[in-house]
Order: sequence, then structure tokens, then C-alpha cells
Amino acid sequence: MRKPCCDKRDTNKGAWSKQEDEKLIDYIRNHGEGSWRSLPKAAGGLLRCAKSCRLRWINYLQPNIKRGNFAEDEEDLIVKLHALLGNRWSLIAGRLPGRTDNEIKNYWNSHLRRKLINMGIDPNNHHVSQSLSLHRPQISGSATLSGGPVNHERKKWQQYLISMTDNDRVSDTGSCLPSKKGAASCLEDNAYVLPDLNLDLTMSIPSPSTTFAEWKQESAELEAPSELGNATNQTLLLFR
DNA sequence: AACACGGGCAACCGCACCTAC
DNA sequence: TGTAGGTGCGGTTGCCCGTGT
Repeated sequence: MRKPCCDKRDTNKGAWSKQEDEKLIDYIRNHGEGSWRSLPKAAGGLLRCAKSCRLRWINYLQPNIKRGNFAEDEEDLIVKLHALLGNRWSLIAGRLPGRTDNEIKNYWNSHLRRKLINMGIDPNNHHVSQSLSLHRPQISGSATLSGGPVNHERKKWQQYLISMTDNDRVSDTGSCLPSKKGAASCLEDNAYVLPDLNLDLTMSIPSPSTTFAEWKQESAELEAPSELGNATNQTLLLFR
């Protein structure tokens, strides 16, 4: 049985106070990140769990964190990345400088998910819902999307839908849907699903004739340093 | 004005992965 | 090779605040 990461009797829970934040910031400024387990004691006796310190630093105290509303292009990117990666928030966050996985996850759950649902898109697999899929243009007739300012939004999402072929989306079987697999194995999965990702995240359709064996061979070849120059591998590197 | 309700967000929890021994 | 500690990640919870009734 694993020991708990800290003795819960001796730790505070809940919102962080200004003093606690300052202690943590001071310590990390002087000693750098890492050694989270020993940090609370070393940082002037912070009564916080190591994991809590890490989370607080990564999500709120780091100097390069971007706070506030998400820009339109950030939204687009999140949706596209989510279609590719599923709930791999840390990977998605890696593509959005200054944004944290927690922030993106919250934004997805509170805003983007609902937005997609209103558009008639299943946020889990990015498929157009049954009732709309037969006539994609109907999306513009979604009940929540009438009125002027929405037109732009509507157009944007229509383009998104059109640009997303079925091959682009995370498979229904959930090859990269929530599981406790590591990022690396997830990327392997995606490399199979999306062998031809482009750097700008607009996608080309993978050859339907590619078998798994062929893909494995291609992947092995891509591992070779001499292949680093080609576009496909650049794309794969994007997700490393 | 008081209450109920829902949304947004910070933080917690537990599991999985990584690495050193 | 197996094990334990440290860390990272994603799901979930709970509090706070705004809005509607």
C-alpha cells in the first residue's frame, strides 16, 4: 500500500492565503522547481501537501502564466487539439503558451463543451450529432444561434466542421480517450490515427490503404535521425 | 430582500508513469 | 528484475458569485 504523499493531519486545505503564496514563490525563486515533497518544510514550514504546492505553482504562481479570457484563435486551437488528442489537457496546454492544463480543462468543461453541443457537435468525439449530420448546413439553424453577431461564430464552426474529416477525429473506440496511459503511448496511438498531421493542424487525409504493419514500418523509419527533415516527422515532433 | 439555482473556477484525489536503487 | 518514492495527469468536488424568481 502506497504511503500518502503527506500527513493530512498536518496540512492545510482549501484556498491559499497570500502568506502561503509568498512563501512558495520565495522558495522557488531561490531554489528552483522540483523536490516537491521536501518543499513544504523547506519553504518556511508551509503546511501544505507537496502536490498542493506543485499545483499552486504550476497553475497560478508561475510568472509566465497568461490570465484572463481565451482569444478566439486559442479557442480554435483547443477545439482542434481536443479533436486530435481527446482529454489530454497537458498536451493541449503545451501548444498554448501561458495556459495551464487545469485552465484549459476548466474552460473546455464550462464553455467550449456547451458551445459544441449548441452547434450540434458531440464534444466527446467531435462528430456532428445524428439529427444534424444528414444536413450539415442545418447547424446554422441551431436554436441557440440566431441573430447577427452569431453569424461569424457560426461560419467559423461550419468551417471547422468542414475541415474535420472523419479520419481527423479521435476514433469512437477512444484510442486516446481518457485512460491512464502515458502521453507517449497516446502519441503512438495518434500517430496511427493521424499519420499525416500538418504543423498548422489542418489535416490531410491518411491513405486508407495504409495497413497497421505499413504504419509500423513508417514509424520505425521516422525514428531514424536522417528522416527528421521531412514534413511528417516535423508534425510528429510537434507532439513530443 | 431573500432564496434557489447554475456556472465558473480553484483545489483535491487517486491512479499511472518514471526513475533510482 | 522488482520495488518504492517522486511526479504528472485527468477526473471530480466544493465553494463562491452572479442571475433569476
